[in-house]
Amino acid sequence: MSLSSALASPARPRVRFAPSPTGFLHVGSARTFIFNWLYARHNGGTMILRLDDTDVERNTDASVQSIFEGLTWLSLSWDEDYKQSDRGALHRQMAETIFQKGLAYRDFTPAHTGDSEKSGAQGTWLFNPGMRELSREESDRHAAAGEPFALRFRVPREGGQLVRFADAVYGEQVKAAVDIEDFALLRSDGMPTYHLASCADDADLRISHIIRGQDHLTNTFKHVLIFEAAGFAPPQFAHLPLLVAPDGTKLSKRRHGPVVSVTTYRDAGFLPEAFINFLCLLGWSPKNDREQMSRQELIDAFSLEGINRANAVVNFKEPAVTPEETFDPKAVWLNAEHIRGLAVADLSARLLPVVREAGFNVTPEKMLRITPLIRERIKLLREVLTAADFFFVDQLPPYDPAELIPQKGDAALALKVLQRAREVLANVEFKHDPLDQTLRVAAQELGIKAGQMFQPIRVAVCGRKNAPPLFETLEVLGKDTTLARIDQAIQRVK
RNA sequence: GGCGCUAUCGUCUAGGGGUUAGGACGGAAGAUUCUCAAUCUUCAAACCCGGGUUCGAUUCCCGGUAGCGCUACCA
Repeated sequence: MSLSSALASPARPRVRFAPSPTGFLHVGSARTFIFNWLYARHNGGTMILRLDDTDVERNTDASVQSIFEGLTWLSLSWDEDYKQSDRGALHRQMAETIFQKGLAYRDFTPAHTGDSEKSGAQGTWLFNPGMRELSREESDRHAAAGEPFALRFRVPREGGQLVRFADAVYGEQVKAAVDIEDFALLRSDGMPTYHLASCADDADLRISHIIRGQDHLTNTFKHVLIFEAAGFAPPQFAHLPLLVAPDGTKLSKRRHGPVVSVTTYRDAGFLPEAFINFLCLLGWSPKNDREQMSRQELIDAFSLEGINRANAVVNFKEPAVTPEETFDPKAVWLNAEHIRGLAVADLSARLLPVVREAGFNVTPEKMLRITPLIRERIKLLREVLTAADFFFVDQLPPYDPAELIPQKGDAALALKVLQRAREVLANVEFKHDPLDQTLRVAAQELGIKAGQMFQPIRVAVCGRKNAPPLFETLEVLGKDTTLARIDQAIQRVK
């Protein structure tokens, strides 16, 4: 098969995402799902979710939950789903086929316990001595006697045979068969290994394209061997560069903490579409300098040709001190871009649950009025809690009265400003233009700059110096709250 | 150790035998608004090293180095 034919996409590709439910859904897995999904949706194909749960020891229900939870949050859909543990018969049948062809043999060597002494040291382990050559009769006798065995693939050792496949991302791949060990197909408890189960299912489900992490690139030679031994044409392969931490190592929960978990992004206030957008830019490029893209734009632009070969760093700070540093700055920026691109009503609806979960009572109507004031001031949904806190509380948390003092002023000026503001605001309609006009006039009358007038009021009503524009803020806050807070500020400055 | 893969600003990337090596994030400076954001302008910042091929390599080839992956009866 030539590379160009591998790159040609069939009319209706069938792709799959096949996680092993042994941990939380992490960002690398999510990206793999997304690339498969994009490929399927772009080409009008079928997206399959398959739980590769052949490792009964390590599987957990919590992990399955985590996978669904993450995919649900991202609104990523699939068309068919399967569980490998339901398909054991199929796996064993394929093993049997390969065994009957003499392409696999029983290995009665006890399973290795603990350390990998055969890997770390020197040389490559290829097979356990004596087992490959066992005659069929002898092998049958041992098996009949009830001796446990693993079934191993009999990798061709003579004739300088080469195993090859075309990878849509990494190009033509060739490896000498003699460099491939006699990997296991069946464990001694009869359970299929990942390699066997994966190939059996991929063949049975008629997967056309296997799009997965590059950590499987070398394994693919084994898979090609399995497909061919079982009489199937291997599907087409596309391996994805890995997502790595700033230290260059593969992302892992143990080493890198919660930043690798999809739910961490959700809980911090990422928009699912922004998170997907970010993940797509890691190891793939539309090659036209586009960065901010919607789901549909990604589907339209996606192609296997745009995938890179080098690992991509998720640029979070290793010892993250602030929430900002927890994430790749580009992800945060992209999120802010998507937030700004949302219609006010949409953003407001997404902000509401965040605010309510934090324990504040806000009506959808009020949230709708607050939203435009903070839309350009938050990068993550969660920041609504710090950006708009003063809208939600009855009583402002304590602040330093010194903050009330305007630029080039003193406490006396602050007091003067607040008292004057209190007077004029009592008699004005709480709408942008009248407020603007009234306060500017008041500043003029006091002989101070507008900024000097606004700052004490801002601190009085917001409890801090940095806040959304003043008139809009007052409008939403309303006259009663505004006057009450100014009164309190007057008390504090005295 | 063996085998495989990879190498452009700090990060994500575009590009490609002759380019001022482009964009974005982040950083710095400035403009601007009532503060903060947003926005705009400007600046700093990269082709891993060594050989070859060539009139000319960052680009093609080889070697080195480094990183990553696989080397389990894990996936």
